[in-house]
Amino acid sequence: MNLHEYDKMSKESILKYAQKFVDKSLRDVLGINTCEEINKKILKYKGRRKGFFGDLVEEYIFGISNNNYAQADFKEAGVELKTTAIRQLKSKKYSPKDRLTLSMIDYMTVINENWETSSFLEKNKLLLIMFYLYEEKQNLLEYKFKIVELLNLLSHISNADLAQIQQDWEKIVNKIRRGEAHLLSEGDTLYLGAAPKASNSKSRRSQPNSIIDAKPRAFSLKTTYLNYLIQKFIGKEYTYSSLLNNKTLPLTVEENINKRFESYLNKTNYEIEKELGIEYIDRPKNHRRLLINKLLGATSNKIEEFEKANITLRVIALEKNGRLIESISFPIFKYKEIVKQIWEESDFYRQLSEKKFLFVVFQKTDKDYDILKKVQFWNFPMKDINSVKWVWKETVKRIKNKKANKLPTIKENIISHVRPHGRNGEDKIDTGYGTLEVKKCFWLNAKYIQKQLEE
DNA sequence: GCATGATCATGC
DNA sequence: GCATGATCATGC
Repeated sequence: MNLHEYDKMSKESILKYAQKFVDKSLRDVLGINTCEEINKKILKYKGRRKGFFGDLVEEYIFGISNNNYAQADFKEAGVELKTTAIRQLKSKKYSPKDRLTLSMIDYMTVINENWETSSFLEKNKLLLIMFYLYEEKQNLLEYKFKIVELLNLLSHISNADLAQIQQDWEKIVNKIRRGEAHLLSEGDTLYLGAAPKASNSKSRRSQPNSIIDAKPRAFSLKTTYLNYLIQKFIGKEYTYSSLLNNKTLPLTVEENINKRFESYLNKTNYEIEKELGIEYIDRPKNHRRLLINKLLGATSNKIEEFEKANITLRVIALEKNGRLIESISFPIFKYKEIVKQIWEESDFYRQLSEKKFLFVVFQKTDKDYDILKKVQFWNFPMKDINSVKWVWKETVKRIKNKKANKLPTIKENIISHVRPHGRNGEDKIDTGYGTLEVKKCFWLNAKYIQKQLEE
């Protein structure tokens, strides 16, 4: 392998060169002495430096020194280099380990930009992405590159995706303009997110129009959107139903949804079923969900745009008196694993900060029909995060104190609680201290969700 | 009416 | 076989 032999003026040459490293690791291509030199650096940083692998690739594979300023890595060709980790699932499918971090958000200057001439587009419109297979506790030198592709944000993705990314960018920038950079959350947006990017959880930056300092953040492609790109790169396009099956509807997701529901709101489920051509002899239990699927033009519970944007659709049936009585569950946690996590990197924190919900609200009546009341996107507001942090920390503390049977109840916190969620009372897992306990998960309290729906 | 624990239906 | 979404059962 001849290193550094490419034309840095030409994106084709850069790509062709980079693709030679597919199925190879740094150790495969660098000499013994160089590997020794890198090993010394690894020891020095003890794995504490994020982005270290990317720096190594820039330096040793491409022979460019790493830079922090807002200019592309391959300046002349306008190409930005990204190295990012993928995992291989049991099903052999590749999936991204993380979001793909793009450029840092400069809160002070971004508010004066517009999309077409934004520094975001300037820096990220052409990305050379090198996906490598990550395995825990493996030496960086052994990571093997698996997929190497050039991604042109302006021409390689669909018009709808680009329109959505533009809308996401504008949503983020508008929030900063309002002096709310400290309230940014990845759940605010769909494909492009404002991801936290700090050397430590304490670091803060000043923002315009507010005296409150905000976490440093970078524009990033969400994990779920990156997953879609990966499948596309390896030739496996998503086959789920798309919201764009009807060409007269808007390109961006929220507008598309609002438009679809417009004419059905305040109608009964029977009326809507009739309009959509649904007829039952025996009404199935999930009839509300089936109605919504049909309304969205979906043939299963999965919808392309929702998968890409990490949106979960929840059908809510309010009681006759308007009360919401059921809380909302999150995935089961494993006692042995949650005690090893830290809050900012915990599953629950990630779910709250990255996920978006689409609530479709029905109201039950005295009769045997429901009324479709409203459709609302919702993501967890970051101003409430400290309350949930308490619940999470308390949960971890109690498990560590061998009290997995006494986790925070709904009375202990107004936003969240812990409750069983197994198949039945016998569906138990290891507590990590020699006993078994029924599977449990975090829930968002029904009352809290109801308040959110009313706001 | 609500807290709490439990379980069902469905589909991946 | 299991996670997920949705709902039920019981008792205070």
